[in-house]
Amino acid sequence: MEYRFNEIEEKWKKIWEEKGLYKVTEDPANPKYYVLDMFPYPSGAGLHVGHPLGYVASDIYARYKRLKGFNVLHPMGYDAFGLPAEQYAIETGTHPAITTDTAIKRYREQLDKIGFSFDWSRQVKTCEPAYYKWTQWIFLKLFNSWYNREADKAESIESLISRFEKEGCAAGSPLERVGAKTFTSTEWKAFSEGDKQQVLMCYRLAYLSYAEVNWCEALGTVLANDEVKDGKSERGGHPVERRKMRQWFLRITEYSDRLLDALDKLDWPEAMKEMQRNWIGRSEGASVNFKLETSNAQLEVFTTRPDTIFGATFMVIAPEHELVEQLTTAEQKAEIEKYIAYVKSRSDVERQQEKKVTGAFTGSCAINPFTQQPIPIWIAEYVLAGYGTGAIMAVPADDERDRKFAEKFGLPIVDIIDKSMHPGATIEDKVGKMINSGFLNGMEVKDAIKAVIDELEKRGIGKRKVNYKQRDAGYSRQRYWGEPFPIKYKVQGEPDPPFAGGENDDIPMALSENDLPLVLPEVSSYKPGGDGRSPLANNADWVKAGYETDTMPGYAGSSWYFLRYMDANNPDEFAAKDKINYWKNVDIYFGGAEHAVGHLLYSRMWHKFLFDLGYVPTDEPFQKLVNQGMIQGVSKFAYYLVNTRQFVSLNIFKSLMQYPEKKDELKNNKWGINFEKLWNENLYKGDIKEYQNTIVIQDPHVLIDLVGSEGELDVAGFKKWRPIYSNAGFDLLEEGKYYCGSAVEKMSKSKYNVVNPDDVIEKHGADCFRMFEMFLGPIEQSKPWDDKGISGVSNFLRKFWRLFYDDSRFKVVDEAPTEAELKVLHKHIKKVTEDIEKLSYNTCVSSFMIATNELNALNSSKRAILQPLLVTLAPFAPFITEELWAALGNKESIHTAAFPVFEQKYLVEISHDYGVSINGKVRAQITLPLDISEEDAKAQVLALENVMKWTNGNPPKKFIFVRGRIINVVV
RNA sequence: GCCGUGGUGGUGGAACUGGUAGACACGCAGGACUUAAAAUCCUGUGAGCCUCAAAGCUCGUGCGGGUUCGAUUCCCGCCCGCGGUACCA
Repeated sequence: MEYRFNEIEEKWKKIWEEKGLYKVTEDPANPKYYVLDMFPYPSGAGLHVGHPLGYVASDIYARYKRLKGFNVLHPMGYDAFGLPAEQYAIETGTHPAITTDTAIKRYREQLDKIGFSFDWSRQVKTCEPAYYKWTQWIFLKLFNSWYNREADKAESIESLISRFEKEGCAAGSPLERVGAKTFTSTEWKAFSEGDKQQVLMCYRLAYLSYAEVNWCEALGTVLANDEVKDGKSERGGHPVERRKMRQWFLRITEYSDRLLDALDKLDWPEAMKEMQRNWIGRSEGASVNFKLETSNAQLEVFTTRPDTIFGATFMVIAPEHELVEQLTTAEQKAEIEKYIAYVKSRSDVERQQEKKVTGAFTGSCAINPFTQQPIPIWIAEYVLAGYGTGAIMAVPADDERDRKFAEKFGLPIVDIIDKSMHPGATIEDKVGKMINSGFLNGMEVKDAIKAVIDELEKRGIGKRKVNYKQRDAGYSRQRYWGEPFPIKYKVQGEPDPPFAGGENDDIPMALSENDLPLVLPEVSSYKPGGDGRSPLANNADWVKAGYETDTMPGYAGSSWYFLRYMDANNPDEFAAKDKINYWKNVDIYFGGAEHAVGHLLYSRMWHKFLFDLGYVPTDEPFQKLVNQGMIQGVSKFAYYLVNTRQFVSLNIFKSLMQYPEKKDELKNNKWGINFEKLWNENLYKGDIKEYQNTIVIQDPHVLIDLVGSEGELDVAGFKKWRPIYSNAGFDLLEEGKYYCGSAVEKMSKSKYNVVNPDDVIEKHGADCFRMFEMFLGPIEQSKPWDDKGISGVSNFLRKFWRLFYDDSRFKVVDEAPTEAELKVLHKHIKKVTEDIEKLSYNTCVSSFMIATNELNALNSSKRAILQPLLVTLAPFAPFITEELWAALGNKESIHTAAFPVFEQKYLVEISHDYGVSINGKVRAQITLPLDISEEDAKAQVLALENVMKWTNGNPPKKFIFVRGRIINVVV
């Protein structure tokens, strides 16, 4: 009987669906295991072969764990709020919900074809009110919480209020916050409700604040730091500028230390952890207060190198620093104003691209607390207002940027560290002896750092301090297609709520939990609502009711979805406590590396927050993380000469590009082309600077389907596909054929290099598709899609089928297996078990091929061999294994089988290979039993004919055992 | 620049804690079956040398050193690719 994958796949898909085979319930009798994929954003383009790579990998793991007896949670859902659907809505007027729904249906169809074992009854869609009700609910919890630094955890805001009532908030107390006022308990009680709310806003974990944000004019919205790349928006590449707006923020910085420290316990790729560490950017140092020469004010700087204070020959503050005005003297006023105007004129893009050494002198000086020398204070754009205190002490001798600055403006440079003992040492190495540094002289750098901080603290002018690069996360988006905030402001014309503030500083009131969900309303237009407001401002009723018009960012719904899967349909809680306590956290999480500092960081914070409030039993959401690589597309190009609209085949094109240099070589070319003529006719003579010696070539992408395996183009098909080229010339051919160029790029519709999994499945079957994707290479590696090798997997599946079926009959027999067959089986079980655990799926697939070939050679079709073999294949190829499992007479699905365990006795590992080398020159190997003693091994080696030959019949003088295994023989 | 990660045949990729480098697959070459093709099966396939043949030898895991009886694996110094990040004091 023939292996007909199409029929088999149809049949079993239906049966699985009917039986609800992959539905999972909490079962305390069995150990749980939670296998999660990063849920997709359902884009209109559908899936390409790259998307399922991670899903296949996780599905194999989930199926394997099930066969191993675990109760496996393996859900799937959709991250359904997002920009593309909204952009589409702006263009076409179609409601994003409709676009999203269509895309989801298509995704589901494509996913179903691949044979995943998802429990669809737990599906979540972040855009559904039943889901975002709980996103809003968590937001309210964040809003109504503060971070208690003494207990090092989040607590209800009520506990803060009662402490204010009892003790107030004294300067220097653990309750004090930078930028917030201090007060006594009596003062607190006397505050108006509005004043109190304003104070509390400095503590809430979700809070409103004016802050510089990344404003993108083109998108009409604010972007998070990680949505901005090189001064441009990640989506669309539009320019981004800084702008002050009133925004919601999450106080993620309160969690910086915990987010950082817990990384060590996580089983994540080093690169991921490193990215998070860099993002959090913890650095230890000291803050130092410098007295000013002419006033009583102080200038606070942050430095990681307080030991270099004797070399601080000038200070630099950010142009936006609050003291700039006060520090600027009358004489310098004009210059400072000119400089600030210059800085403002520089866009972020310019700042990042050309790093000029610029600055201006304020005219004021600070006093070095140790030398009492005056230090001039400058402003410069290289000091950032947002980091540290926005002011630095510049040490030109030991800081690259400070030195450049000093050199440009003729400021003194004083060496303070003698690094002569450490040639090649960099500043970061923190080595050398202090010189020219008063009481620090002669100390090693590391001792000096400690000594100087002690001294600063003693004198009360500085203290140890830790700084973070990480900022609080912007949480407002001026977009329609997102979660509405469960927040109301003061309403015009209605009586003020008890604590409404001023006109533009209305104090937000949280909705009651009972009012959730606050459903996203319809709007008359999806275009931005003006004044930087979201399209929700286009809904008059919404505005009139005083609701917040911004919506939550894309990461809101994805920061906790893994918890919702635990109890996806619960209307009363985000998930019931007993279910959370059963599933606990995600054991293994598959997803792309691009979410390293976005989703993965926010999720960790939310999870820690919910842990603090006692809603989840673990403080980390994702124990193990696996980054699957990307599958890239191979793009094809056709080249044509712009002047003549003449297409040029690849090799002719290459020759043409090197024409002037290889003039002579190309004279008598195999294509009989007159390159000189071609070159002269097509030399672009316009802008000589740019195009000198170059021919203008356009290289439009070509639909990959039109290109053969050798790169030859279907010219007729191409002309039909791109009518604008229907009259173009195709005369410059190689032996009558046009060959395309190619490049490996990200798969994308616009590059016409997308391979649709549906096509592959149609041709080779889902099992083959799954196995081939795994066979391509290690899952964490990115690689181009190349279906040349797919026949290998396809052949394997047919060979495997033939272990069970002849041309005409089912040939499995119930005879007892031979020793040889058992060895093949158990070697394979061992290999597959170990490799699945290591996620080394490509070598697993190899093991299947080897086992199949070996059994074929043994002409074996014994049930006792094939049945366990089948189970090991089940995670990889669910359809074919289900079919053959049934053919073996099993009534239940193979899903319920137990993964076989290998038996040591069948494994060939009953001996050791001993390497024998003589004086390090000759080497031989003999095989001895595992349990042999050293003496016996020596005797055996001596008996080894070769040894006696090599040593001219003299017995070796000395044997060297390495770990009881390797013998060296010294003559 | 800094951080991370990788570099192995014509190709994708294997190789346990340092122990016969190149598993498995693709491709290619030859053969069997066939009128033929497809499919299937068998053989060979890192480079070079030597031999009628069998056998044997040398070189080979980015480059240069080192440790070791023995290195793709460990150490030192470079080169290149990929990913992240960047006036972060």
